[in-house]
Amino acid sequence: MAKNFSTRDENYSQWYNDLVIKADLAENSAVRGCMVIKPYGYAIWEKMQAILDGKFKETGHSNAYFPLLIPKSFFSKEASHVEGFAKECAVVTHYRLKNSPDGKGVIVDEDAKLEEELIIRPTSETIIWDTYRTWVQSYRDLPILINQWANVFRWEMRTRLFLRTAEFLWQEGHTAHATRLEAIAETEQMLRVYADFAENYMAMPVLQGIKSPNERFAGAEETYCVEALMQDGKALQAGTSHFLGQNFAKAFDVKFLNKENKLDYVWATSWGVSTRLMGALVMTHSDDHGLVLPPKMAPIQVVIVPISRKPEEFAAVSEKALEIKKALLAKGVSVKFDDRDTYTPGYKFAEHEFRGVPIRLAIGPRDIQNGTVELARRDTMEKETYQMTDIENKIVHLLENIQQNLYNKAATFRDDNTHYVNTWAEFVETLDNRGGFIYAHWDGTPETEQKIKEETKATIRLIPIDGKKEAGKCVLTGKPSERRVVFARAY
RNA sequence: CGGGAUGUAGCGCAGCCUGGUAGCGUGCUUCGUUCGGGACGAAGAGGCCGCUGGUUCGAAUCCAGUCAUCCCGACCA
Repeated sequence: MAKNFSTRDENYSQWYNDLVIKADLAENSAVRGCMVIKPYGYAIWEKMQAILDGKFKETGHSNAYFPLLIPKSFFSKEASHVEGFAKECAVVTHYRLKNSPDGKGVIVDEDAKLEEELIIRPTSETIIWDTYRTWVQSYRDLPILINQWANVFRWEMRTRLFLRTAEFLWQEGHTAHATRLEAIAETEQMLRVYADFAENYMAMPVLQGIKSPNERFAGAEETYCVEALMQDGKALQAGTSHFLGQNFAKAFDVKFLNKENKLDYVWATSWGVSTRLMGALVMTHSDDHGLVLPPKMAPIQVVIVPISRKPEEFAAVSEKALEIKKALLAKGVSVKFDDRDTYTPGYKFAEHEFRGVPIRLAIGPRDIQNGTVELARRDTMEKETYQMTDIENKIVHLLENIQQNLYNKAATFRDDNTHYVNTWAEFVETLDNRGGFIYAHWDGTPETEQKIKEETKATIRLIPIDGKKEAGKCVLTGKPSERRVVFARAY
């Protein structure tokens, strides 16, 4: 198994040093559990943002922005929502500092205590629904289809780079609808958007389904999710879409007059993905040589490394490289000509490799003479000499090929690590020795789910959306079950 | 918050047991030779040894406290 697939294992420091620091992905900052996303890492996030944002617009959504600080009282309005987030909220209590009387630094000015504390948003449902109340009076005001790109903060007990940082970047969609069915359709539509993004852009196969009540979002009536399988056999929730019913509308009194002139509460959804996707990307494709980026996620798709000793050689190589670069740019391929004279070619090869650049071209005097170029693909690590003629079309084709290959590889891994088990012994054995997704019968009770979690650390990742009905017996209790659900140990 | 460990150069670490004023690898700077897979040599720069206090002629080293980080739990996108 690849050693560098993880954001933390015994090889974590290697990954951290080679990929995170050298590759400028991110590094821990002094702020507890937060991350500095360095330029290369942020470029990947920007790519994700651009694609997702385009899909949100295609499906009729607009972006907006709501405040970072939320009055504490907002949190007491939806009971289960509070319960879910109360324990991990950072609270603002004062609004001023003053010079310390002993002359050493500054202290909190107790005179500047806030009458009502403010909460740094762990998610924005409350402040958004409080705002929506004033926007909705008639069914003509619906639907409201809004997305927000923002940071949120959750005071997590334990953090992990990308997968669970205290502060993270995300998008949160919050929509309001006139009918239950319309809201459910929206919830399901956004789940499909996430699945499409994961599979067709991140080259990461996902399962789609709904969460068991235990795993449901605080305040939701139904939580849909996409789950991916990482290279160590653990599952990762990659995106969620919640049908909130009328819970938040009732809590925040968001009412409208419907076509029958009757007062009704609006139906709500919320959905989000976060910088956790960056962790998912790393952990799905990386290998012992570092990061592997699917072409559609790569800030740089092709890097050209010149090889030369003398200035006149560099001039010839450079001319050819720029020619190729221009042709590729015209095809919409992002290219970097790495003409730094401060590093040797070997160093550059290694560096672009652990940064995951899908295709590397090397051009030297030999190539100039032969009209060739050396091409190395990151996914297979294969090197081949290509004729220069029509190189841009060959590369465009190859990029598609690499994208597909990475997906296939991940899908094969996922399938190889998907197990159907029927007995408790098998269940435990599979978890301990093989990991992966386990399709098993469950009697449908939260108690059984809890017991399984306590004994094996495995949770129900999802109830498959397209799951076939199949009579069986619960893997723990032996009670009747009508369909298999997916268990796994998860991040 | 419970259990375990660790704080020494940008990064990774040794030194601590047995106190005497700090070292290795890598990285960084300069010069020269190199450049088709992380080049080599020489000369350099860089440290309130996490913080506070105590013991001592003298503390990275011993003692107490404190802060921070990491790992295992509870919590979680």
